[in-house]
Amino acid sequence: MRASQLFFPTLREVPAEAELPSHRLLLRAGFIRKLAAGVYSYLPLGYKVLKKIEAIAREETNAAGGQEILMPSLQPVELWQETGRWDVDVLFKLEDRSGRWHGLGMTHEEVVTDIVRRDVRSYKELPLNLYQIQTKFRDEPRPRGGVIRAREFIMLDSYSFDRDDEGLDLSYRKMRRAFSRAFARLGVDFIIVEAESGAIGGKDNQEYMVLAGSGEDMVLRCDQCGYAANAERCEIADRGYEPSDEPGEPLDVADTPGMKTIEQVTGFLKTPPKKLVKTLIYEADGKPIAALVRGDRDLNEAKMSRMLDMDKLEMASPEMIVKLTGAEVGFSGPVGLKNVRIVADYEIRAMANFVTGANKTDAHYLNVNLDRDFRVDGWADIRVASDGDPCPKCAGVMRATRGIEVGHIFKIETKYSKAMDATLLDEDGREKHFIMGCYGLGVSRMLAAVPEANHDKDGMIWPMSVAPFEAVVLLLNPDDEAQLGAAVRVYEELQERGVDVLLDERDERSGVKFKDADLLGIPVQIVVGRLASEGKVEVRLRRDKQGRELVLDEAAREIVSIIETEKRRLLEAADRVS
RNA sequence: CGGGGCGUGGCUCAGCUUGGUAGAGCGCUCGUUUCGGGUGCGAGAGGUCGGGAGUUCAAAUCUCCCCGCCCCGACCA
Repeated sequence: MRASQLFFPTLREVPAEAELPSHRLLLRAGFIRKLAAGVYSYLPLGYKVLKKIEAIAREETNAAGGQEILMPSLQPVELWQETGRWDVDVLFKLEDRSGRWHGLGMTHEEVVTDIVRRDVRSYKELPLNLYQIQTKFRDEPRPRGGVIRAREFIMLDSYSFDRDDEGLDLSYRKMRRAFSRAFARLGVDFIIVEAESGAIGGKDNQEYMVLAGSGEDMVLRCDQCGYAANAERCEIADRGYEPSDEPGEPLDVADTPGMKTIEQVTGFLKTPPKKLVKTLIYEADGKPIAALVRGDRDLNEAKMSRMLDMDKLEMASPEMIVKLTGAEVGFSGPVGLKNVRIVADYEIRAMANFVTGANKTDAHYLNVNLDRDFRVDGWADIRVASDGDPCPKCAGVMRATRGIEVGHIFKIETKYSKAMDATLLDEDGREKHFIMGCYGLGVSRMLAAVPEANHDKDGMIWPMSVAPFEAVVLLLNPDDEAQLGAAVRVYEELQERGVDVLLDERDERSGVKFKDADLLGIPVQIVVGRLASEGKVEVRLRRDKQGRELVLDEAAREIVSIIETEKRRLLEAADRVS
């Protein structure tokens, strides 16, 4: 490809809308353009990278036994009603001219289960893994980061069908390996973490995280045993929370007019948040329950509902709180609280002389102590994990890092097959529900995650496997015949050897070409300049820009060798993870 | 959905407080110059000031309503 023919509108200035490095760079390099919030066009270079990402995801899924299909985006309301997911608020819904409602596919459990229940009858046809790479729609409450969290995006979604748990285990392991290999080939550092399944359902599920400081998700990793989990899922060991030996001070009351939040109370009383106990009133299946966590911690609602073994857990209404505690929201506390079950986080056990709401508007208790002033009905791990928490699997300590979720795999078991009554006839002659797994890989999100994890001040740095071009020939002065001849020769020789190469022969200053080449992040740069008159060119990697001179006769061969080495390195990385 | 901010040429932004001729830089076009890190010089094109209503002799500027976009939070299948 010749740069003069290529549509890649690069921007010198950063569009005001972009915050994340990857978003800014994708816009500046002319890879994507926004049409509306969370809705993007992929321009030639962005689309080219996207297709390379897709191809790798497809290859690995095929190798794991997946069969590619393509399901509709437009899906009738009845299908969604079968599983109750019509009420999901991120589902895009639309009405047709005759008043029928449709959902735009966000994931395709319903459709694929419908396909399978119609045409798969026998255990002999299992296991089955069907997948697609397709545009998905989600009415995100808040799109952000360009294509990181979009409302229309491209995902590979795969679904496995087995007759028993052993089969599911095997299918799951195969797909986990396939995705691991794919991400390794995409040249990113990633970790697999335990995760929350959300409303997809099922118990076992794991996420693939690309480590990046700007990631939306907080991930905890044990520095000893390697346990890793999304903070929203991460368990915390009940360890190191011995009762305090601090002598108990007498219980006291402080006036705290209008001080409702932790921040206000700590500021007003000049007490650190660690000395506060937050009391959160919930309603679980109609019954009130009080949850206690340290003032600087967050309650983990998922852990709460799991512990209570209830699906429906809601913050109590302000009216309910007034009725129960006798005080407005913001002044609840465990002392003197009646007819409410009190559940406390393990960590509270190590606290003494702490501050709580006084169950009286505009007042807080000081020097509250366990047992003396109130009783806890149950101890549990109910807070969101954070840096420094004890590992649940070993004696280690967990460290927090940020990550971008680029894949999520689930054992959904019979959640959908039961809801949709999808059954097979097993060997014993009995009807059974399919045991399912589902596996999602964010294709368009990877377009951003790769440069998010791999860029410098000058632009993106693409791995060889998905780079928009493998090499770029910078013809610095097209009017210089020696340079023109050398550049065209290298360009053509590389093409003959199957290299995906760009020739920048634009009538531009050399500075523009260097800047654009860096911005685009093409891994190998071949600079054809003054040295051309001596029959030499300079080759360098975008990564480090360490240049080396090559004589023209050997240039193409050397460059091919560099490219092959890079490709091999990525494939070897894939072999290592699997 | 709650809080905050923004909307003026393709891009980044000034002008708005205190109403009166719509600006700069970059980009773009033409000429010229230069040719290994977004050249120098000259000329030029390009704007319903997000939309609507109102106040006023007069609105980018003041008032109201609506729309869009961004950030923080909630949420995130």
